Amino acid sequence: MEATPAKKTSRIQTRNRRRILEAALEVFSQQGFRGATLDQIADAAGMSKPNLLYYYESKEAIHVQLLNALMEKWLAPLDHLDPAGEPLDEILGYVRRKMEMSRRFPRESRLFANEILQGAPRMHPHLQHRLKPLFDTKCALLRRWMDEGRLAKADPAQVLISIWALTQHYADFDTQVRILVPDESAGWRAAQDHVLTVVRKLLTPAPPAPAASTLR
Amino acid sequence: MEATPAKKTSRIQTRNRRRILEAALEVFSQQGFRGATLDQIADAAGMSKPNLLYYYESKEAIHVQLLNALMEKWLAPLDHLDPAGEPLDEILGYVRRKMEMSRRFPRESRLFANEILQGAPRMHPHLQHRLKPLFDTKCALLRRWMDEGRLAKADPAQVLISIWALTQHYADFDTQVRILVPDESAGWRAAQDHVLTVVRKLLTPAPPAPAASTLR
DNA sequence: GCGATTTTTTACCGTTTGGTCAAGCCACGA
DNA sequence: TCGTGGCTTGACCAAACGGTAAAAAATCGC
Repeated sequence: MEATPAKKTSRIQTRNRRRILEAALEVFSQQGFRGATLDQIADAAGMSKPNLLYYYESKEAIHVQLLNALMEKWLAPLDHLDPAGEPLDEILGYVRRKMEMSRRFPRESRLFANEILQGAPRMHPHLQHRLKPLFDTKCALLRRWMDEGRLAKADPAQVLISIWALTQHYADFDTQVRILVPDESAGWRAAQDHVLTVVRKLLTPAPPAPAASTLR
Repeated sequence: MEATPAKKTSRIQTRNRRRILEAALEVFSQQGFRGATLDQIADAAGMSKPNLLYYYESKEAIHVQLLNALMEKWLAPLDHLDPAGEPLDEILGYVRRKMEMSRRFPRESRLFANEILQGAPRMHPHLQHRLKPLFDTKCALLRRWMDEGRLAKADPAQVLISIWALTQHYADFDTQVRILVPDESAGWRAAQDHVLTVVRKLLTPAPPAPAASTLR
């Protein structure tokens, strides 16, 4: 209720903030928090270090800002799992979205990986209060689908975790993957097809079993 | 051919070197290379920083030593894939060994993850000259098994990569997993069973198809 | 017990780091 | 045209960093 608190973000402000976040994402995702330096970020953003600190009060503030934005982006695909849809299609669509994110936003994935690797010192609350509830909701949905026989039975939590493991691996371990599978162009296509196959084989429900044919 | 080059490692030397590596593993795996400090490592090893540098000439030397030892440990399970064994059993055994390693040596896994995340600046040669050939050999083995109809057809490289993704995830993203699946004791059992199921479903070959029953 | 060698410590060095400050620049409205 | 206020910069700082030198302490062979 202050009387017109202040003039809001000017054009130059938004531009520079965006530049800084872009540069910081580049540096943090590759070097981790402590490995990154303000000079590196300022350099990548094309401005001086004091100027950078004019827009963000500290190195940590930049990092936190990135992680906050990341969390929303990261949760979105999972949120789109539609309870009214065809179970297997919904899940395969989710896998496709996650693979797409690994391909298009590998830096975000590595930023996240770095944070978790270090014990999520800054993201722990987010994980507990935003990710966990959503995770539980979707686990319940998966369990319902399984109980209805529309998905093969499995531990829903483990299913989601393995989807994350499979999809994010291609971004986080990109260096290793590139060494082992040097195929540039076809690599992502092969990866996506493979992960989709894995999840399909895992979750495709057994046919309604018309007679006694399963045993031998 | 020097005349009696030097007295070899004394008892106190081996003890202190071991302490240092143990401490460094703890710190590096959690903080990454640049995030770790010599003071932290020295502290964790229970000795002074100069004393630490008496045993290893630099921070990088410690890191390299750890990575070298790690590579051997990491390759061993894959090397044990027996071409003469029953394909599915061999692979499931390999998965079991990898899960066991994630459970017993999460710090090693995270050390590796950190290194790869940062583009493998120190491990790149190792990956290319030790991991890659072994990887290719085992891919060929998998392909042979698939051609013989003893494993379901799939891209062998992607199969190995996804096994790594699934198993290492439980060590590298332990923080996240613990938040989502707080179950302490049963957690690892559930995880192992799940991963084994995923791989089994992926690679179990279709039955010999006695007649025309697959199509409805 | 004693000399020689290995191990440990104290004190220190140059550099890098995150961050500050005061002054300068520049766009823009009056 | 000239202020005025947001934007930018060079110079600087204290702390933390990786690493060194030399002397003290502990250990070992004898």
